[in-house]
Amino acid sequence: MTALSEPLSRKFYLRDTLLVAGSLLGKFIVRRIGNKIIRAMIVETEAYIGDHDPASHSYGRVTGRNKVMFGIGGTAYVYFIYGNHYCFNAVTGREGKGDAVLIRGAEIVEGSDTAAKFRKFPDDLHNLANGPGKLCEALCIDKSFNGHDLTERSNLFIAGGKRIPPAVRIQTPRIGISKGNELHYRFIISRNPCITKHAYNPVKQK
DNA sequence: GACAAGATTAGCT
DNA sequence: GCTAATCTTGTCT
Repeated sequence: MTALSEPLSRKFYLRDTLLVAGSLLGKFIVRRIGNKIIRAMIVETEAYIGDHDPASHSYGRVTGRNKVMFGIGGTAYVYFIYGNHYCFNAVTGREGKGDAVLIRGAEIVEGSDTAAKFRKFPDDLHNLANGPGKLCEALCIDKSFNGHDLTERSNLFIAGGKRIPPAVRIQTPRIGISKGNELHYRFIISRNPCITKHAYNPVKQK
């Protein structure tokens, strides 16, 4: 295994949440299923800050669902939404903060045939994981990974990847939320074909 | 126990 | 652009 396949350290996740959200662009999600490996480069993330962000699940108080978000940085937070989809987050910051980064989209760089098999609908390479629900489907991530440690080499972790120059990192308002729209906590790699729709023209978004 | 809302997606108009 | 599908969670009674 090369250095690229080493999991990111705990220290990486303990930094400021917005910094982590931006730094995760270009990193690789490594998913091992049996003897198959899927690697996906993260191209789109969103930050959720517990203490002042009304859109965050951890806004307010600790409940059964959001308690994982209050764990230590480097933990996976997976939840089920709309009766159909899972969303995959990486918890950031220290224990008790309630911060996390939602992984919204990724580009499959290895094992795309395996990933395609997990998708309910056939799709081309660039549409396999361009959205939080689709990403979890393609990487076969479900609730069993809620609370999973992402800093250890296992069936699921995030590894170091390309360094993305600040010039192609764009910060925009988040998508699909009804509260906290004014916070520009969404990070994308400019002009990447695997980001969700409307992403090419962030200026036009409300 | 009942009810409404939700960090989505695909398909149809 | 609009809506159904579908179910977990939190809140209220």
